[in-house]
Amino acid sequence: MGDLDKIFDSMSDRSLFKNKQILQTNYSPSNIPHREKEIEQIASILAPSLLGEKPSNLFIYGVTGTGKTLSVQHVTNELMKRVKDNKILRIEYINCKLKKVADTEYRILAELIKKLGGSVPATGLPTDQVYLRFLEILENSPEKLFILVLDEVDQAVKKISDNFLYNFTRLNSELSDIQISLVGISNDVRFLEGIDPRVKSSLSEEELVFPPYNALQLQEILRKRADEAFKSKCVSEGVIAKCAAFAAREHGDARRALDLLRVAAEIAEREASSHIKIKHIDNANNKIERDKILAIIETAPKQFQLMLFSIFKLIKQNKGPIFSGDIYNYYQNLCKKVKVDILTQRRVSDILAEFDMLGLINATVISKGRQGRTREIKLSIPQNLVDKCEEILIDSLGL
DNA sequence: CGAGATTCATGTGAAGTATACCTTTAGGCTTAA
DNA sequence: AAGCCTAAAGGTATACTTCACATGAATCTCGTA
Repeated sequence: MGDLDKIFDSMSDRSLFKNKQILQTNYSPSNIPHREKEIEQIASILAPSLLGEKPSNLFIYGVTGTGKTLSVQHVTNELMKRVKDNKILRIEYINCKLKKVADTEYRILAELIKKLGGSVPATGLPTDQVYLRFLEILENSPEKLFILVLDEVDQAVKKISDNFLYNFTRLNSELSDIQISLVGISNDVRFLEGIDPRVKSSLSEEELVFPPYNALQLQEILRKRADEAFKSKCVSEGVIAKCAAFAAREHGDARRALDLLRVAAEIAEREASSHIKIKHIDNANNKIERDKILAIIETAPKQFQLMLFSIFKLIKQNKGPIFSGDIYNYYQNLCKKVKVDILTQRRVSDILAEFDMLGLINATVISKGRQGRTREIKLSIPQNLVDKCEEILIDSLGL
């Protein structure tokens, strides 16, 4: 047993982290640098709720990792602190992007009802029934105000259609004892452009734009968190700057920067290094990318995997860009071999589009004159990953 | 020779189908008094 | 009579198909110089 003690002890000695939690993406710091102005604005917009008056609907944009969610949560937390058990106000937060949780109108409502203490089945009820149930629960709750935060609404609206937002904004007219305010958060800056003007005017009574952080601001954020998260003096010079630079290149995504730092530290730890060095950042960058891709490939449905396999094989064979028609042919043969139903070209086309969205491939529609039109497809995952990916596919497809 | 029409292989949108689940409802059966 | 089970009716979501039309540059056609 003494031996184990020694191992574990040396482990904790070696650990670079004082508090790893702080670098986790869901950590909410008590102070949010460079967002003071925005937080103040959100606060002043939502402040009437403390007096039981309905605040304006608010709409917030900004690209990923600009602190939108964090700021809103910060303000709502503060609000709830002020309210205490006064029961005039209720705030719920829903992330519309979470697959299988809240990415359809039905599911959002279901999730909402669950949070309010009710329950609905995962499927089956007519949507208007779900609305009714939701209204009923709201009416029976003691609060006078309900603030609904919809994170990543753009995703939901893209999938559903904008009239579900309209439904929400109209809900107030059916409620007598309680009022609803919406706070929408969107990553897509052009989100409101393609939206029904009625919804637009009612939803964005107030608007707020979160600009991306620049490299300097990112550095400051990182440094602050690093100070709390790590034991002292284990971050080498230039590491923070490099993290910030990486993330600044990805349109100022602070979340990305923090991930980078955390993974880099994990790598350094595993290597039993006493410092986080610059090379660890590079490794971390690769690892994050790599893990993301592998996860996608591993969990993809069978048909998707067959498609991917076809793409990989063809790319290897051809050494150049390949075309959707070729992929379809290869895929058909593959299906016959594995005894799987063949999907239509139409569907395959959509699947390819999804791969493009996921960033696995890069597809461009081109016209080859008399040879018709196709998608020209290039792989956009690093070469050194392809073999590993193929391995996974062979494994999970049982080839 | 060059402008305009053709053509090909596929992209893409809309609408429909199949499947898997869900609730509600009503009828028939069992159970216990 | 109350309680329980089951099947039917009526909904939703998802993955996919069918149908029909849109694309856009290489190639063909044909009038013209």
